[in-house]
Amino acid sequence: MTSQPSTPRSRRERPAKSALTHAGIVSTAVRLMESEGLQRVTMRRLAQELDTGPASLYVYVANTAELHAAILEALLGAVDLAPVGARGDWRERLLRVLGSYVEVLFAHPGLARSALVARPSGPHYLALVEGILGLLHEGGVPDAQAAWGVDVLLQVATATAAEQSTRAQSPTADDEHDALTAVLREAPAGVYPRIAALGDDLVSGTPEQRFAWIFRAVINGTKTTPRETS
Amino acid sequence: MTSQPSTPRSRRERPAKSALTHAGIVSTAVRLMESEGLQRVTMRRLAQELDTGPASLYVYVANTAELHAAILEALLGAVDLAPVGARGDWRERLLRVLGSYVEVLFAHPGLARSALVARPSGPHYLALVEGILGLLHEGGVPDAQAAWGVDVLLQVATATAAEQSTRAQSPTADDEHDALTAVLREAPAGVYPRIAALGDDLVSGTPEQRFAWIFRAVINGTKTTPRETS
DNA sequence: ACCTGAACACCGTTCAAGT
DNA sequence: ACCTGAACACCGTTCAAGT
Repeated sequence: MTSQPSTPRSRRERPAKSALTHAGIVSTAVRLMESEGLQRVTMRRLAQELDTGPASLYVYVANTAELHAAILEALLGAVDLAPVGARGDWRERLLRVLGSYVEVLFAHPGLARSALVARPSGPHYLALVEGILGLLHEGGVPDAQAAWGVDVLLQVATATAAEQSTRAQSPTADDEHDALTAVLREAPAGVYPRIAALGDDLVSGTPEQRFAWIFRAVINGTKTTPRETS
Repeated sequence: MTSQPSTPRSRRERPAKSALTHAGIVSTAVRLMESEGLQRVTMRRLAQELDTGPASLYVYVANTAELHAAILEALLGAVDLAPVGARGDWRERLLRVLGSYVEVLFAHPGLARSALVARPSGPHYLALVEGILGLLHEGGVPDAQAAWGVDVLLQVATATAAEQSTRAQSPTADDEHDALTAVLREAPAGVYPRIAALGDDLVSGTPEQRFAWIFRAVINGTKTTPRETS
């Protein structure tokens, strides 16, 4: 935030206006997201940050979705693929990798939702896929099942993070969740016997407890479900 | 589209401007979505359709997300909860219910994506939850696992539909998918040994085949994974 | 080749004012 | 109570024109 003595006449308190590049745009976008949230990372707002007009960005980025995917790819560098305390079996370590992924998404509201739509395809994403495949292999999961299972695991992790972060983000979303909870609790037993029978169990547990069970269930299903139908 | 003889001086070829109600707004929204797609169901466009200003809608609908959730709830009436040819076991019937749900979402691009964020809580949604719980109960899935499993099943079904319909909708999304496919195929074996080992298997199968396996895997995981950690 | 001004065609949401 | 005109504060994307 201090002015640069080497460029005395810069009009703004910004690093000298660097040439526009894909990398420069993405790193500015990440900074902007960190400070103002993904919802402010628009082509117009980002262009303003880079001291140019929105049209200039289209030379490097095809559209807003691609921009958001590039941000996610950059953030994925923070996923811990080999947790230090990882002395448990493969299942335990896989749980931690997925947990680390969810944490990264959860730390940036909005990112998970965009990740459900536009998946990245950079080296960090590949490393995450490779890490998961390695653990499934170590666990003796047949290749064909691991190949499809990695997708499900990432999908569930992403969707779970999206749901949680949407709720954490907006008080309206929280109200909606409370409404759903109330509706489930009050469902008449005559029309909805199973909902009534399960009662609070449908909405029980902390997010962490639900995460842990969900991941274990999907990992188990992946390991035990053959690809060919019997 | 014909003029109404009983209301000779109506200025437009619309059914007489009915009083604004929640139900009327939602049914107009559904019609609008069916004809122009969810992306056109905006507060402004919908108000125009109802011959009023956008501000008027806020008396009945809190925001755009809630409007989209109400549309989904209405559409959920089309889910087949007791497939006619359903003579298979509980697993087979559950697969069909989930398949019907995916079809409904898939028929309306954009809806699945919004469903990941704003879940409805009306009678159609409850009936779907009840139907799934009933089948899990029939299959001997312990209550505690069924209670959490229903959420995972719906989440996976929704996320799967969202991914597919995003791709079917926009050619850009399809390009991105091709890009990811190419990246996976070309991943160097030195850095990504498991990705290289699995090769085309990572992206193999039709959407239907992947759906079928994914649902079976999640159903199996739900049935076999106890809620308490060992 | 790269960059951009200006325009096109939209958005959600609020609020003071009307009936 | 219900409805609305008008405004506030934005959007994505394109394209002809400039350097």
